[in-house]
Amino acid sequence: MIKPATTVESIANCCIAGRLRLVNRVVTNLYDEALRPLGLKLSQGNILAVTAKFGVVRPAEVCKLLQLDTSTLSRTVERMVSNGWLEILSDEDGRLHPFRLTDQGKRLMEKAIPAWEKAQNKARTLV
Amino acid sequence: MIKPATTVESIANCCIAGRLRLVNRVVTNLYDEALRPLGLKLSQGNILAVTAKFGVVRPAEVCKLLQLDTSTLSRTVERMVSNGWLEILSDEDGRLHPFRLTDQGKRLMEKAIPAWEKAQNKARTLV
DNA sequence: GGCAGAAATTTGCATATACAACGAATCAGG
DNA sequence: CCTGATTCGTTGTATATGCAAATTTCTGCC
Repeated sequence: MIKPATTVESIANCCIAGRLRLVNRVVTNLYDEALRPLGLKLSQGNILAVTAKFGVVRPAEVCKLLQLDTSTLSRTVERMVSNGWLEILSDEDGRLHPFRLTDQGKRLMEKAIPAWEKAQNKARTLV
Repeated sequence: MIKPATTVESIANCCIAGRLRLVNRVVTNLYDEALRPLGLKLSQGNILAVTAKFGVVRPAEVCKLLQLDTSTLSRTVERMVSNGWLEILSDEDGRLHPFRLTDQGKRLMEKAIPAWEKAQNKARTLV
């Protein structure tokens, strides 16, 4: 059994992560473009959608779901609160900072649906 | 023909870009972990490999190949030059800033191969 | 009650990413 | 030669991402 040598070429051409990142850039840009008129980026849109789905969520829960580092989520939520889309709730357990959509956040979610559909259809033709 | 309503749930669950980004985070972290002992991150490793493959490359060429914004590449190359892995060449056409691996960059590329293989094999079990 | 350890989140820091605007160099017509 | 358009790259600004360390709050044990 001949083991194929790992060459620089094979890394340049066959790296799973490299390809994934490339496709990720292309597809993310597609959605970001569609969402731009709403002032929303895909990364925040995903958090918006997950929050809308569950109603009230805890950071750790969202991080688990989206496989996001907690520090990343922390700062994105901060921005979304600044934008008036999310609001932090208080909890018996003082360690927890659950949050949910504001009314403005809900309206944004609704407005985002057609843009998302357009991007999703474009993405289907690529992926 | 019944058109399924686009709901918040479907966005949370079926967004191609959302899934892609999630997988991208997981897989990128896998490679970054494997490359960490070398002080190399996957994003820079991809540029290293492409440069190694072609010998001498122009920024615009690499951006086209990797679907990267030129401003992103510009700053990453800057860091890699600081690290002693890349060197900028001069060109007749003064607009061009082609670059290539330094000797240190070549040695890094060789050292990265086993780490990359390990990550690639792990990724295969996931993807 | 008080203290060690665990859990949830935030902060400090560095890199990755893209858009918009800018600057530099070349090229195409005249 | 000029000059306007084009091409190439860098800079300004903002968000995304993750690791490591700090912070806050809770839990369990004595």
